Amino acid sequence: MTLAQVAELSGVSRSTASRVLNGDERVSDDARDRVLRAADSIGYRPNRAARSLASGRSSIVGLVLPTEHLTADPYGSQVISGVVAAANERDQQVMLWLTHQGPDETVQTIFRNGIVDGLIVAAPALGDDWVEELIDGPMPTVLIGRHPTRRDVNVVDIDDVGGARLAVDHLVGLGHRRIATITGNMARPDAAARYQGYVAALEAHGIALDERLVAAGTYTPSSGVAAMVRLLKHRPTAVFAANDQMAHGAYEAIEIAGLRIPEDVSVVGFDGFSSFSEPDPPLTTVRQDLAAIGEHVVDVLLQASGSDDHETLRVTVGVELVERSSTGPPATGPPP
Amino acid sequence: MTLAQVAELSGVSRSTASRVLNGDERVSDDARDRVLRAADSIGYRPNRAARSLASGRSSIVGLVLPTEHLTADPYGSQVISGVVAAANERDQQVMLWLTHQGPDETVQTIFRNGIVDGLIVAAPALGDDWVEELIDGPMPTVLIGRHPTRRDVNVVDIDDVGGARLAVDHLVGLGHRRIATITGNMARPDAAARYQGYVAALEAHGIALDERLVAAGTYTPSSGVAAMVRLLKHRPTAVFAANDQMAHGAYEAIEIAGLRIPEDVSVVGFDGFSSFSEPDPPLTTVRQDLAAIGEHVVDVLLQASGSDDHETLRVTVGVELVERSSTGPPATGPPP
DNA sequence: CTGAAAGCGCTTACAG
DNA sequence: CTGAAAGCGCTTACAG
Repeated sequence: MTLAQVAELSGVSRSTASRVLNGDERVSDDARDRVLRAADSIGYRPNRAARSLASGRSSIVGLVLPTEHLTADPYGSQVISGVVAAANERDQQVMLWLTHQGPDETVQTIFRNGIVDGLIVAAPALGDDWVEELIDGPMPTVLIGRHPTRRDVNVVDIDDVGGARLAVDHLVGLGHRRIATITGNMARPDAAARYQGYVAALEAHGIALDERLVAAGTYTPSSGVAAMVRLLKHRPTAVFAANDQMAHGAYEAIEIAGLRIPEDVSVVGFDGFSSFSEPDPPLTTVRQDLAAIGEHVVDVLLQASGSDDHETLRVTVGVELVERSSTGPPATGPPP
Repeated sequence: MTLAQVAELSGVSRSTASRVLNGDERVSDDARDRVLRAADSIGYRPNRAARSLASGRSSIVGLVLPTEHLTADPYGSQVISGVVAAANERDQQVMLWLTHQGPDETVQTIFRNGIVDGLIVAAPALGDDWVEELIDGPMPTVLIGRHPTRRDVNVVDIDDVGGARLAVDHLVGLGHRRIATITGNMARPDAAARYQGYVAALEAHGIALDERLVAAGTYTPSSGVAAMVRLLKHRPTAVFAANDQMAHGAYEAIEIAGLRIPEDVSVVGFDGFSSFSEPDPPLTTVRQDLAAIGEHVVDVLLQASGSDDHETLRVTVGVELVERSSTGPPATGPPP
């Protein structure tokens, strides 16, 4: 079942058959018709290896994901789903790598199997040297989420700062002034940016930053519990958690303290994708659209591997506030 | 950076260089040494497309997963992690497909891009016609989980029946007699098998099956809540949920009813992998080892695509009971 | 618009 | 143990 057979059956050369099958314009309608019909009749499926060898392109994109984002939080699932959907829509296949072997091994595996046209690397963090190796490797690379230090990399990220401001604006609009935050690990650029947005929003509203209302977590539910326990000592009326998982943890701490959501404490999260169980009450959160991110990241990669000018591409995807029932006015009302 | 360059640099033919790089025994130590050294010195990375075209094997395995298992429950994450880890250890790469485009489209995409040596298909359910198409397609296929009807397929599954029996045995051992169950969707073979194990275990202990203590769910947390609400009317002292997510739902229903776990109702789940938040109290459950499943499934696939006898392969992976704090003796003690 | 031809970078009988 | 040679199934300037 080769191109030669299709060509013979339709009475054209392999060149012409190849052109038809690749959507080349410079073919007569008649020839196109016959080739398509022939290919269809014998159920022709091109040999991708041969195509790849001859053309130098595989139509395969690599996706590299730190294993912990797949097994310890819901982020990886969403990234994978978004990237695979977008890639397939664009006639690209996805080869997946996780960092389970240890980062160095993984990088070697990826390089040794250099069949992909380009690489998508999700959630780079400070100290991830393997990310740098991939960036400086032989194939075009796009990151999902800003690199902590380097600016010469193709990136698709979300508006973390703006999202945090949305969250705080919402709380201030409800009358809150004592607004706490649970941050993520500051080695992650997104966590740092969300904190930065929190600080900026407070300042914009003329609310002084109170360091006792800032507690650091690590994006896990239990870190959210611990952080919230500490914060509650300083009587916030609302808390902005830098991700939904820590918000869920905060729920637990608030419940343990015998307080109610949102009557005693309002809670806002960040992320807005399913973690397989809906908290009670439903969480107000800042939603990032990982389907849109997947589309942009594939587009950027195709663009980067299609042209030879090495200009750095950057796309920032907007976020939106989803109001649900975990936020309301403070019990005491706004101060005068 | 081609094989020819490596050959020239080390003073052997391309044939010999190729043999060395592919681990062929029939090469002198001297030649091997020189080739390896040369390859290393120029950082040679073989062109996979060329290798694949010449050899007819790509060392790429396809993994096909219903999208809902990635976005709606934690199963897909675990499967992906297990398969990718096992594949990479065996020098195979993983190409991932989800059924998001609609099953038919996905099948076409997979067949059109026939570069993979074989296919791993996860969690087939009754009515998934696309699974049949893949099975009957041109490449070797292995399922994770039994096919509901066909027996002529390579399969790696777990001992669902035995696992359910472990769960019920454990409860009976604690003194329970009124043991309810929340089943999954019976169109799924694993759900049917877990129910079958429940029935068999009751019978083995001489406990009559009480249909009022059987409620159907769909593996989602909320279906677990609804099922448990119904079951509580009939005063079970323990419940076996066919997966952990429904067990978490059962927690909620039990809590709403003002009952305690395990004092009033013991709960056992099934699956034992993280759903990103630990329930309180920690759940006693039957653990399936998806890392082991990943290893077996890749091994079976390599075996199936390596030999030409079309004998059907089948592996069943054992499960284990993990005792935590959601189970204890019934408050009233065992009946006389 | 079309075809003959070269070439992509490997692997693998075959003969020695 | 080794090498010359054929061949894997495509794509793509090139010439017409």
